[in-house]
Amino acid sequence: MDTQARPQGEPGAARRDSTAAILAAAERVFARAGFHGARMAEIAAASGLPKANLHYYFGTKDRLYRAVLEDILRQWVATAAAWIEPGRDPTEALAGYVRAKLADARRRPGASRIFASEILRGAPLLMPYLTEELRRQVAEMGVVIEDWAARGLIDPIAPPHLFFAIWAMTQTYADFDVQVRAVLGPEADDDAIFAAAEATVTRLVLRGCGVREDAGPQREDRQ
Amino acid sequence: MDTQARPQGEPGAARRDSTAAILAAAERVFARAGFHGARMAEIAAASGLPKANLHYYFGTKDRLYRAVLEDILRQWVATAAAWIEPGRDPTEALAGYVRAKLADARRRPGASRIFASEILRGAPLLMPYLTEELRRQVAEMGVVIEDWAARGLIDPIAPPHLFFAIWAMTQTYADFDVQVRAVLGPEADDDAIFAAAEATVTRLVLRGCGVREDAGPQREDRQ
DNA sequence: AACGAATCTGACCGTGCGGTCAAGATTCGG
DNA sequence: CCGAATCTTGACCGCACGGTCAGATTCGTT
Repeated sequence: MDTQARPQGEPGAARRDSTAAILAAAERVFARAGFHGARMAEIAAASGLPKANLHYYFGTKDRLYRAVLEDILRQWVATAAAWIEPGRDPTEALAGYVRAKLADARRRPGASRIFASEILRGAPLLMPYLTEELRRQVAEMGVVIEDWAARGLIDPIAPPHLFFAIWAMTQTYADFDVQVRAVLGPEADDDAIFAAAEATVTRLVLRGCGVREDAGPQREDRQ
Repeated sequence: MDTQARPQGEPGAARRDSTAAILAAAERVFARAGFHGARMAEIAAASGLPKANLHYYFGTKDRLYRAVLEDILRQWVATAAAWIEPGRDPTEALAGYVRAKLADARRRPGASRIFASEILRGAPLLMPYLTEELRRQVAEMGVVIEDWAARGLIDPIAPPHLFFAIWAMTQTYADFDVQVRAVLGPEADDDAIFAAAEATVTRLVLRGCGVREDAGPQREDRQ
């Protein structure tokens, strides 16, 4: 926009501000249009900087896209697996995990959409992450699940498929929000949607795992 | 390919053969690349016909894409809602619906991916379908669910969100198959994956709804 | 103040791709 | 068997869009 907001910046401030603005704009545009559908000119306009500027900082469209993806994954990985840990009570852990994923879907839907769109393309860039980091993480969390089952806290279940189910159910509220809203009609507001989503998904997961529901989630009032 | 396969065709046979080949090829290419990522030349190559031929039959890329989408929706709608019907037993109906959706995801993953990619784009073309046909269908199926609940056959649940969950869990095996395979590793074959998927999803849905599981699915052996 | 480095920007370029076209080949109706 | 309609092509076009560049402007340092 205009320069007056940065009268005397610390060194490298311009770089930081510009790249942040570009990344934010790129995340929005890539989320709605996908990699191929997104236009560099559109991202430039959305970030309030001239197109040549994007190339100054990121070189090519492909590199900008990778930067966005990495930014997303960084946060993704950081918050994941904080819930499914050995010490926890299964009910609390599973409900907490679902709640965290839903909150993420609501707060940063673009990230989920970019991830989805990348997997739809065959995950050309994410493949290493999927086969290594994610696979290892699922294996670790699977041990926890199986331990709970061995101790009789939940019924035996195929851990990876349980996670596929949880991811699918939660991310659908980010990726397919258009469909959700179309089906629910215009009178459904965000709060109502996500409250009902949390109640439903939590119930399917907890009951599906066969945990005792006595110490269940605080409230499951709204239908 | 070569002409010898059609020595004496009935009228319009060429049109039917060519359009069918083009539609099939287009579905494959659009599924992996999305609308913007797909190249007309690629579809042409995949269909074994020269590019100009696609334009002869479909005019523009956009119209070809619409044709593919309509083809998908036609079959989609036809098979849906055959399961969630008033007369049925909830266990049988829900398990059957899940099984049908999973079979669809396995048999025609491209269709599911194109649908997903279209919704990710904001559903520019599908919006009428979503707000009218699908919305009405969900409302009808919701009545059935609520009727089951009223008769004490299942617990009360928010019907639309139940369907969102079922769609998400089943379609994830088509849309995100790359992720599924990456996480499960190379030793997991199709049969094993879908058997475990069916067992897991069915369990979450049936228990989530609180139906008695006596007459449950035939087998749930494999992990 | 002054000079080099970093940042910014409008104007420009090459090409990949959707779409066209006109001429040739095949099929169809009578 | 002939003329008309349908179908099949390779060659070609225009332009949208990713990327470049050189000159202007601002920043950081002494």
